[in-house]
Amino acid sequence: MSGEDNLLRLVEAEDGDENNYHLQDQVGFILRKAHQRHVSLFASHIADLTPPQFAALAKLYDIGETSQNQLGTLIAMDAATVKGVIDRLKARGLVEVSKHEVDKRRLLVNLTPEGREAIERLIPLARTITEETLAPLTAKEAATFLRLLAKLA
Amino acid sequence: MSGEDNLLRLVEAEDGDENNYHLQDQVGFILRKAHQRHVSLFASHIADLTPPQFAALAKLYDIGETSQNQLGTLIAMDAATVKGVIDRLKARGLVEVSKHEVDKRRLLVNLTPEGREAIERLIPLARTITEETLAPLTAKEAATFLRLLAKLA
DNA sequence: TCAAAATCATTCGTATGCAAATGATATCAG
DNA sequence: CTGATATCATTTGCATACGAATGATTTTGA
Repeated sequence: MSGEDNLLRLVEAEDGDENNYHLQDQVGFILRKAHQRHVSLFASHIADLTPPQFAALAKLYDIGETSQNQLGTLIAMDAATVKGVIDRLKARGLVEVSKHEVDKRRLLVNLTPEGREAIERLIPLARTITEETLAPLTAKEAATFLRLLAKLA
Repeated sequence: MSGEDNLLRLVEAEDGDENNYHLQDQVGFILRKAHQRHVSLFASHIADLTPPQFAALAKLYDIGETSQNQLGTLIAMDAATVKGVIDRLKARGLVEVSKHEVDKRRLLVNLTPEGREAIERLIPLARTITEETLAPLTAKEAATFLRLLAKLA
């Protein structure tokens, strides 16, 4: 073994691999992949709606009519994003919009009967998607994971 | 208390809240929010590069020259997405592309000296971003979380 | 060998996602 | 009361993200 080899080993030992950056170990990268997997599972069960569109319908089903901005806050979308989502749901007749009588800035959004029928039909599928997303974990692991994930979100 | 009230309570008790779908408890929704938070933290530390762009540079720094398609596989991007990312990195002089001598289908991608300088400068910031992303968790919780998250990704 | 299948890259279309700028309206403070 | 500030919605621009279609090239298999 040469002196150079000894020096190299010493340096590596001192560094303890700290100089080696592995993308696949970074929480951001894994988070992105886990999210991708979930979206893919979602699409395999609910082909005609995206997760954000589903989120909008589910929240409207939960709380009833609300303003576009407030809906965005509740489903974690900024104003520009939620507008696009609502526009597409409106074009498909799943939601309807109206002006707020008092505050003329606000745009009220609500489910149409078709939208209500759709979300009622889809919620059971969404439960399946949640199950499949968590399928690699045991029940106990899934509970732990959800608790910790919620802390990060 | 009326008979109607009793009936309502009975129904609710039987349902055990199972008919009530809460978006904010679904793993997909929380995953999306956690990812959003990470991207936001990333942007606050590294303003001139997106997480996918950083991933491309970090992987090229790790493994050296590779084909665009292979790079996409390694950083979990489909062919259409990785093309856009590489195009933008190329336009900024951080990567350079060349044709594979033998297999004329392949487009080889590699860091430029500027790209290498950039990723070496940014990796310490990325470590900080990872720390801040996991900051709401204790060290033990973070280890558990990463282990379970990896199972889902 | 040579036609079929697979791989690599590109392009198009659609859908988030967010920053920044803008306009309309509402609220607040002096 | 009114000017400053805040809120709501829209628009623009840029950057992922992915399905589907296409073309070029390579590999496979009968």
